[in-house]
Amino acid sequence: MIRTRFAPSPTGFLHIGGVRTALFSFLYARRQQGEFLLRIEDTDRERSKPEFEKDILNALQWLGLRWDHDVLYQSRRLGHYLELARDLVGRGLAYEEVNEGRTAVKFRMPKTEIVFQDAVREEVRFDTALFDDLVIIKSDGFPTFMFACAVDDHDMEITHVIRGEDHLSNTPRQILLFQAFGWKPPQYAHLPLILGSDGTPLSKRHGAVALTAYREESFLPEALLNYLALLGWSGESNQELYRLEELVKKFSLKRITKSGARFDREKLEWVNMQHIKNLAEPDYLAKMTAALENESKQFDPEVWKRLVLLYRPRIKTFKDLLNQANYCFNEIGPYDREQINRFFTDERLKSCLEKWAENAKGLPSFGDIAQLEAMTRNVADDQKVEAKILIHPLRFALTGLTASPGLFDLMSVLGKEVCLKRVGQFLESAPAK
RNA sequence: GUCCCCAUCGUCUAGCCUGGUCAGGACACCAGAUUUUCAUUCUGGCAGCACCGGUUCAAAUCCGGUUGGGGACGCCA
Repeated sequence: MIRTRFAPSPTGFLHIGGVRTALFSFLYARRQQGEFLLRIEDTDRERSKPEFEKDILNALQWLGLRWDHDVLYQSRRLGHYLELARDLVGRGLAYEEVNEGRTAVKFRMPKTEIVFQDAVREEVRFDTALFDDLVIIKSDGFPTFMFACAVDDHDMEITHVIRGEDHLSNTPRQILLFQAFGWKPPQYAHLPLILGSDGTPLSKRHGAVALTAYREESFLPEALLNYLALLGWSGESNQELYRLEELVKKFSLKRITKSGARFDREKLEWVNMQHIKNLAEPDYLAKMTAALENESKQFDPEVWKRLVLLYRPRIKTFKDLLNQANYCFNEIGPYDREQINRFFTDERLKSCLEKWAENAKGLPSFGDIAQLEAMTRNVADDQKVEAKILIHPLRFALTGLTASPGLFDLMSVLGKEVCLKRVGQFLESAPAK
């Protein structure tokens, strides 16, 4: 059976690169009906922190990358590593070295050539004569990454190690360790690195690198996974939008790219927008409401639903609604002077708006969109102006913006009271004659 | 510095293995259509095989080199 693993060290929050590594390992295991295991590499006593471990586990769960079996913690297997290290020492393949009174165990580097088939890069070869002896047990009694990783990949019966290209030159050393124990090394697949938008290694200065940042921004987990899958992998068709189950069906190691890929937030946003549009309506409503829990409470459920549906084709993320429809959640500030003056250069506008307000007051409510439209168009007709002469200033009066969803839908969301108030304020802001 | 990996539109990529199809798709951008505006949607457009040499009737594709980018050289992982 195929077995893959994701083996993060809890020395930082789960980042974008880690998510993709986990994703590819998950996809391959699921595709082959194998198992995807999780191992926490907490052998750095100084830097490992429980909150990071918690973050990683939470993040994987949120993403829907479920692992099989129990999580393996390296810090709980210290005795085992020590035992294996002693075995190597006993066979003369490793030795103890005392440095400033502290004893570490080092692996004697065999001088040979290591050739292995990487699933992504094909044949890779290293001359190990260029490598130094390797510390396998640190003087604090903890194993090094190199040692614990090899031992656990064997013990967990991992068949495919899928990890970042930054581990490529660790691989020959780990293969040597496998050989020292007479174990069969797993297959390796080294993924290209994810770079920042400028092509340099991804770091904080490129913006958000922690997964939680995207979660907080209300990106959909499936969209994130979809986008990340596209960074270094492509299917056989031109399809670019995938649900997780589809990725599982179509994933293959052979179609992984060799070169580093730049993270492009704009495309991520586009993918997220597509996923939002593909959500079933009740699902969309539920997720949107959960993402904007506090804001949604300020609205009548029916009105909230109308608002949220209005913005469905326009938002890049759920929380994007807050930016785009700010006028629904907050008072609008003073109107832009220049814009106001432009609208009121048309002499007829003032009387039109006054007439509109008068008619609007007569309406029992703003619940009927068709009625609002008819009423507004009638006012324009009566005043002998084109409808847009009235519509554009009304939009601006109600939103403070020159672009928005349909004006009449919007009126019904804001409600009679708010609309009349804002139109009143707008009229008061009109330049004096 | 030493070793390893990589190189197609601005970006993500297909094509390369098994040379010969106008180098295909997507994001972004531009234009048009639709719309009360914007967004969505639809249509069209711009734009690329890093460079040099070799093999061949023929090279994005095979080989070598150059340049460029990345990674690794920790008692970090």
